Amino acid sequence: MLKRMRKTLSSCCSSCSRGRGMPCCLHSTSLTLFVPVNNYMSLFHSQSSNPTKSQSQSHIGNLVRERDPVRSKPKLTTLEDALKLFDEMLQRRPLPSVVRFNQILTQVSKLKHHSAVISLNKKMRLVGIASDVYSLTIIMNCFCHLNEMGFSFSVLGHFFKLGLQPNVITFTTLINGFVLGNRVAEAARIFNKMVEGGHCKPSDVTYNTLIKGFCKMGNNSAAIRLLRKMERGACKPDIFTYTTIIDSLCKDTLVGDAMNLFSEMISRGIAPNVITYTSLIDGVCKLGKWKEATRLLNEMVSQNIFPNVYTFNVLVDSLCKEGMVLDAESVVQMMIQRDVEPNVITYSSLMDGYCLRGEMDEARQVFDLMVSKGSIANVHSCNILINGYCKRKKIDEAKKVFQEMPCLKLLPNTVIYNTLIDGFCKAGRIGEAKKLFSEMQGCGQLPNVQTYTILFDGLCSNQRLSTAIELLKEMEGKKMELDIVIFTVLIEGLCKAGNIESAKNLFCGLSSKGLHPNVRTYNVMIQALCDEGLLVEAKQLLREMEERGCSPDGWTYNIIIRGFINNKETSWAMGLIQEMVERGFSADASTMELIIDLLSKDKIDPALLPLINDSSL
DNA sequence: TTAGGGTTAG
Repeated sequence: MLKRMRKTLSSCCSSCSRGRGMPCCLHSTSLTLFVPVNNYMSLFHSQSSNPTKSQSQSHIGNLVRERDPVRSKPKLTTLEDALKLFDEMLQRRPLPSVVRFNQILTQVSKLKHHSAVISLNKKMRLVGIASDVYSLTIIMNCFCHLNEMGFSFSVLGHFFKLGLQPNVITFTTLINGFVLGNRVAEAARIFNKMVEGGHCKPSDVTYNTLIKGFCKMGNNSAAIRLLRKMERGACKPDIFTYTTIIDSLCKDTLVGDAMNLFSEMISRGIAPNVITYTSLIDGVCKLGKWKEATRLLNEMVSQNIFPNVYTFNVLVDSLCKEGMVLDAESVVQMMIQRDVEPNVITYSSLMDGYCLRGEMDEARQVFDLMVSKGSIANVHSCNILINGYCKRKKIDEAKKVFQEMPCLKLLPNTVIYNTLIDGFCKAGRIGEAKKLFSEMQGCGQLPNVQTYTILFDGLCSNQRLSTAIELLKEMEGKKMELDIVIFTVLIEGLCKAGNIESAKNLFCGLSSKGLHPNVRTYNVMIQALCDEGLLVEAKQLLREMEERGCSPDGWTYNIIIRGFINNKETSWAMGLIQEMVERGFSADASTMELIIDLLSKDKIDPALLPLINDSSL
């Protein structure tokens, strides 16, 4: 659910960093001028400064050739064109109608220049063009997209002030605004008021908007309840309604439920499209059900619904994540044969697949192929390759990709620097990591909390604890929020430096800082306790983490089992092996080595071995 | 002759 929300979180305008609902300087200016202009003034203005037609047309210049853009419906592709036309319209006398201006606002809004729409509307009102229901709805929609719901509501006030009646589109716009800001409860409240009020009933768009909101929050049951309500009422569910819910169910791995809804949709006479199939294929692929994916592919093609670049990318990505890169390559061949052009996502998935397998030459070849296909490489695709090299300790190769980025007209961002700094730290080349840390700031790429954590970890792991503490002070000086991740790194650093008492004190003091240890924090502490031979305390901590709602993971069990075996507590270790397997985790290579060693010395019950093998297969 | 939603991939 969080992943979905993160993907869709919309930021406020880039010119300010204030929180949601807090008006920023830019928008408050827009709002103060958001008042109707005196009608007499506008009449006077338009009469007194009315230029002749020929004067007015000379301003339009090249725009006027065959059709007058002021009089015909504009088709604008850039903000610049829109602003130009808007200014031309303001010169016209008599002034064009509000309808013409609304058309421009719509186009600019579609180009996602929402702040610009608000400024244009302000100008309109300054020359005396009164807003109508359409313009107010456009403005409201723009405030919604800027995540300025306070201002969006204030537009509602203007409706009443101007004697205008908000309609179903106005309320749907508001509902969508709350959905965009992940405030679905408030969206649902408006919806319910519409239903209860009776005079402004929700439309199919209203239903679909709220359903999308519920799905975004992972509330599939609420989405389905609304679908059922649609079936009973006048607004019947359509392809969007079903596909939105099917996609959401698939994302939650509820593929069975998604398939049932899919059948239901077809039985109601609604034909699926490529998007419905892509969502389903994504769902089955993520569960590794390749046969089912193939069946769905064949089914869609038999109905003349052809897979597109999204569909193929779903297949390529899933295969790569499962390590089946050669199969993924075959899919890419298939898409090329079908005239579907692989894009940066296709190549990135392939590179990621090769990187996971440590096949770096192949990953590099894919990168070069992508670059040779034109300039489709982006910063993210570079990061995949850089990260792949770093993880395999091929830091010089990683640096080479980094140096190639300017030739590809790509500017390395904070993520790229973080990856490289981590690579240098892990390779023990702290000096170069620190150099990059300064370099990025010189290039205007500000280090974030992750950057500091990476460097801090590097310093701790390379026995530079005092420099690390200085870095921590720098973070505090910059008022950066010190989270559990950085404290875990510090605890680990103290443990590795043999200062376990300080580590324990820091661990115990976490709650006073309002922080909760995560599974990694516990693992670090358990590892340290085992290393010190403090096995009773280690086992106590294992139980304690569970009581505090933090479930141990595979790492926790492997750490503690190794600790017990190394400290010759074989029978305790055996009990924990059983517990680990029962919970669906398995022994990793180094734990397995210890177990096999014990077996060879006849110190472990051989009955446990198949148990471990089965789970690790 | 103008306004809202519209679903899929790293």
